[in-house]
Amino acid sequence: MSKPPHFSRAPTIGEVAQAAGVSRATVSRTFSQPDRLSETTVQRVLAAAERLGYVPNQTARALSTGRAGNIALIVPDVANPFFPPLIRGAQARADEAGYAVFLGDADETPAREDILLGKLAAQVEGFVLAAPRLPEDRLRIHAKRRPLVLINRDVANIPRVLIDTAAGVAAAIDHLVALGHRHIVYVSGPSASWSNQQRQLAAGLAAERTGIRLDRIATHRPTYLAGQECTDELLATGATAVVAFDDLVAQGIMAGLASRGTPVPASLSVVGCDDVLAERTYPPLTTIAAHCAEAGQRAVELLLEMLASGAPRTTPVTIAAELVVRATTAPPPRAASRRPRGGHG
Amino acid sequence: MSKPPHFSRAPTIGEVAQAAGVSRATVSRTFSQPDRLSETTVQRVLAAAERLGYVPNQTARALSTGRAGNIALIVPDVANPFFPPLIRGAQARADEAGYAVFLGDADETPAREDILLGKLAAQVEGFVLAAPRLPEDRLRIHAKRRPLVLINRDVANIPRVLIDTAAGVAAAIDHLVALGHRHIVYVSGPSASWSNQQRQLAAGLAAERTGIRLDRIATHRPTYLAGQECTDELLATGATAVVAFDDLVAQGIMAGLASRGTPVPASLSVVGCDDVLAERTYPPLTTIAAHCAEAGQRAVELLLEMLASGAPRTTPVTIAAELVVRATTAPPPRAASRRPRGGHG
DNA sequence: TTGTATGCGTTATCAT
DNA sequence: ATGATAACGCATACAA
Repeated sequence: MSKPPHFSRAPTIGEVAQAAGVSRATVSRTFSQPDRLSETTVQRVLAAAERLGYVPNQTARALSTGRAGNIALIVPDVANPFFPPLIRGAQARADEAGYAVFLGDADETPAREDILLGKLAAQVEGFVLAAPRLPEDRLRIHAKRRPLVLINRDVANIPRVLIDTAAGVAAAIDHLVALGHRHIVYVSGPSASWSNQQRQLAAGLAAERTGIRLDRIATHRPTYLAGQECTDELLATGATAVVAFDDLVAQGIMAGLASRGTPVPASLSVVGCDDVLAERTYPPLTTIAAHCAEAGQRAVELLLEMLASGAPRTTPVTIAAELVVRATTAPPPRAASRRPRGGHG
Repeated sequence: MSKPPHFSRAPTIGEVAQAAGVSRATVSRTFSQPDRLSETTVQRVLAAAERLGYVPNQTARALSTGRAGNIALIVPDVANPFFPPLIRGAQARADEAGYAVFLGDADETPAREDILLGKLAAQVEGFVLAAPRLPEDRLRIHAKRRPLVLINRDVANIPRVLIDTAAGVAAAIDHLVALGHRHIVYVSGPSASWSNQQRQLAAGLAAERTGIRLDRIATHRPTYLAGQECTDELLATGATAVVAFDDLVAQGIMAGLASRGTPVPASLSVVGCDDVLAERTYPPLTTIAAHCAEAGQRAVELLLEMLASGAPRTTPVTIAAELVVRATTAPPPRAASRRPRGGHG
């Protein structure tokens, strides 16, 4: 009850009612359903409200209706370049619909996702969880409480938008094979990540289908540093091309290669994923465009849909991710693993 | 009263009270002032809460106390690499203090800053505005309504944290001069930006002090592309070193130079600013560490301070930004006469 | 079309 | 140390 001092208390609905000579309900309706009221009373109430400087109290309204006009977006790490565009897309769409957005940074920690979900639940009409690491059962519990949309996490019956980078990875392998590569390395991301699982699987299948050799190098975390650090291991495989889990790792690999005097793409071809900083590398990185901004946008749209209909959409929304060929892929070096000589040499 | 269907209601304080065999007041105290309660009851209540999955309803709490428990952070562009670390820092600090944060993306538009300020005001105890472009008078109006902290905008009497990159820029010039450079270019950012004004001024003064020649190239917007596009103009000056407005521009310049076969730092030294992606470039970029995460953190601290004391702090908080020498600066090429025209000594 | 009465979940005041 | 209960400001069944 103790309001902050030094600031004049805002007028309440009651005071406006009294000033306008109507009931509080009428004042309430003036702001929520004016059409249910006579034109004259609406005007009278509005005038009184104006005079007193009345503005509906959002908090009280939220408590009463359960509708806060807010949504929450929770991401594992704001600073990971994958998320800012996604945040931006979500933000923009929410804003269009008149929603304000809470941003939660889970700090890559499932437990923190859980806490944020709990703390924000009351102030929010729904959630968008980007690449959550939370166990499926927890996810389901939260999804029961509040409308909830996942991004890049595939849990049956809970609304989700999935970026189909798998097809892009397959396309990347095909692209490399077409260039003449026969030995490729996939540098993986977190094994718990849905995205990584998809990409790794797709790479394996594509390799099998095209009959080339595919090695795999694991990174603990998908960072620039991790990419840099796996360079030696990568070179040791003797592969002529590498597909990295994401652009960040690819960028690290490129730096590692550069510092070892291995030219890209002359000696080694590099493919990234996500297209979040690919056009800012030198040479410009061949990558898979994940359209993260669109993902954020679509996720919010899904949420708005649920909010309106009350019914969750159980089939995933898929965003196609296509290969973008830039300047880090080329035919393998002549001397290297250029195996059976078909036609051209 | 009509809650959306299909979703389970969150447990209330009353249910926890019943489950724990205490009154609602006791449950309330368990979460707000546990020290006023006996250790045993606290544990008992906590256990019951845990079991039921109870989390205090912030909205109800806000209605009762008048304190929303939220703050808003407004940035010009989430996707600009300068801001994610700042957001992260702010977020973390707010979270520690039990505050949730709204994120507003103003889309580089002053008018949108104004709108966001207005829309969020009701749900928020205070604001942090990062690098706002809003006119000073508007800023003051909003600052009158709600506690408000600025980052990288110097308006008298309104609380602000300023990243002092000026000193860093001076240090950068000194560093280059010490290496033997006598002709440097400053590639500027938006003229309306406080940061750019500081840096440009500092560069000029340092050049004057050391008696070297300083040219200036203007970029419309501080982007990778802008940096890339000014490369020819840069080379045409005949300078042996360049200080860019920020890392993004510097990275663009490095790409532009690379594609023109100009080795860095052998032919041209490059210095960035902010240190937001400097260690991810190749070669690693010499830059000025702005400590943006700390800036976000300090800004929130300032805000919390105001919230607690009720009195705004009128003197700015300054964050020192120091030069970080990495691998893009070196002595100028021997035949330092890369001048297009002869003549200058 | 408008008024009455009640509930939303919590904190704070006053007791005990 | 703990309980009972009145606000907090608004929206909505239910009446009229």
